Amino acid sequence: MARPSSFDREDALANARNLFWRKGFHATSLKDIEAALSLKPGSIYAAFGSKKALFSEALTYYAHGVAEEFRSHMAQSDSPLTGLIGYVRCITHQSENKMPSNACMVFKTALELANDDSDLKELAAQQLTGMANLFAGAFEDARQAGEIAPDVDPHRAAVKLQTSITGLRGMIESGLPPADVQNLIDDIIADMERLRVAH
Amino acid sequence: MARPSSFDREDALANARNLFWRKGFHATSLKDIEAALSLKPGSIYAAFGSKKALFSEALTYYAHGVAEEFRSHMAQSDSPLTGLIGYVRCITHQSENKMPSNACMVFKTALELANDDSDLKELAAQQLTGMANLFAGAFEDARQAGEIAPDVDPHRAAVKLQTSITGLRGMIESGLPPADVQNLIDDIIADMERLRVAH
DNA sequence: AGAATTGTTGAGTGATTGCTCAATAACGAT
DNA sequence: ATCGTTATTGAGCAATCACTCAACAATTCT
Repeated sequence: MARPSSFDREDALANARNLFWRKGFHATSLKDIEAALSLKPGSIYAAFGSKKALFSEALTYYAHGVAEEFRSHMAQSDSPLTGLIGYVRCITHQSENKMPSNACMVFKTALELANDDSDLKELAAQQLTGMANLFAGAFEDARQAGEIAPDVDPHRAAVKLQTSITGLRGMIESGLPPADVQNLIDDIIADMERLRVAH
Repeated sequence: MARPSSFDREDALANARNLFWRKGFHATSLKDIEAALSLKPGSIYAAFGSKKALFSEALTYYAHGVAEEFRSHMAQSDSPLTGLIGYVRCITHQSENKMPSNACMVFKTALELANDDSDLKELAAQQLTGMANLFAGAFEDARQAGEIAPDVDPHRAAVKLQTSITGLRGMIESGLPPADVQNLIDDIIADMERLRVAH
């Protein structure tokens, strides 16, 4: 055979994701990437093809991570709606930990690249839809379980939740004071509690 | 005296605002700016100082425009809460017209430059606060007028509305289908109607 | 008309951009 | 140990980046 790779591709991808997540696509240079991945340009291009292709893989890696985290969170929740509400409540804890950014990387990408002709914006839009579908599934489960009123449209509730979360996380990233953040979370949760069927 | 400027500074600023609003800071090159303003680099630097300084002026120009539009909208409304609700409803019409972007330029900037050490991110945060204060004033007016319950916190309601609007406009920019957009707007308005004092 | 002052021009600055490639190194197979 | 294959290296590419400045043009004042 031949010489094997000396670096772990997934580690490199995680580092690229964190870098792009923090700085965005245009503000990240290849020098930045070389430093973050501890790789020379040749190796980067051999492994990923181009800056755009690397970003594309990093964004997909991010989206898969978020989806996996969401599924794991829901799996250990007592019920679908309780799980969804707990997921919103967790956003504060995430913003305390040192994440590359408080904002959602997919949402940041969609906004930054909305006017580029690159296909990255379509990838972002598609992954935004994927995440909404995950939420919609959970709302559908909540409805099947009789946790929320049967006339609640799961897709509609999902899009609203997604908009609330991306908006909230964007505001946190923009420097919204913690007290306002907490009020916002409480308001979002109150909106979700309102879906509950009377008991 | 001396030779007067041959271009209108405010026109140039409006063009710069539209360009930056559409493409963001990093993706906009000076060639783009020269083309959009029909100005040579020397004139641009004589008039504005630097790319960052021009962006700063363009962002402030944007924020003033939005504030002015909001005040004008509120002035011709029957009541504060009705005005606020009408403002939300207008977002759809704005997205039909050909704006540089459906997203809020201040919000886009806050997200794009959150990790730069430039002072542009502080300007964006500050203008985000300014807009929230405008909303808060309107909610305060609604409370004084007895339109909403006296225990409603105007600042809290303002931050929530701002988050809803920036989130909604970001989702529109990300390609959210019009039917979902309409549902989102109806949901935001329903949340606001809930503040109304029972009658 | 001439002097003084300021705006406009655009070629050109050094630095940085995303990216390439010939040389070299490191492995598995024989 | 040698060969074949593939990974790594890093100097360096053309293009573009934000920006400058000396020459020129246009205006007001005297």
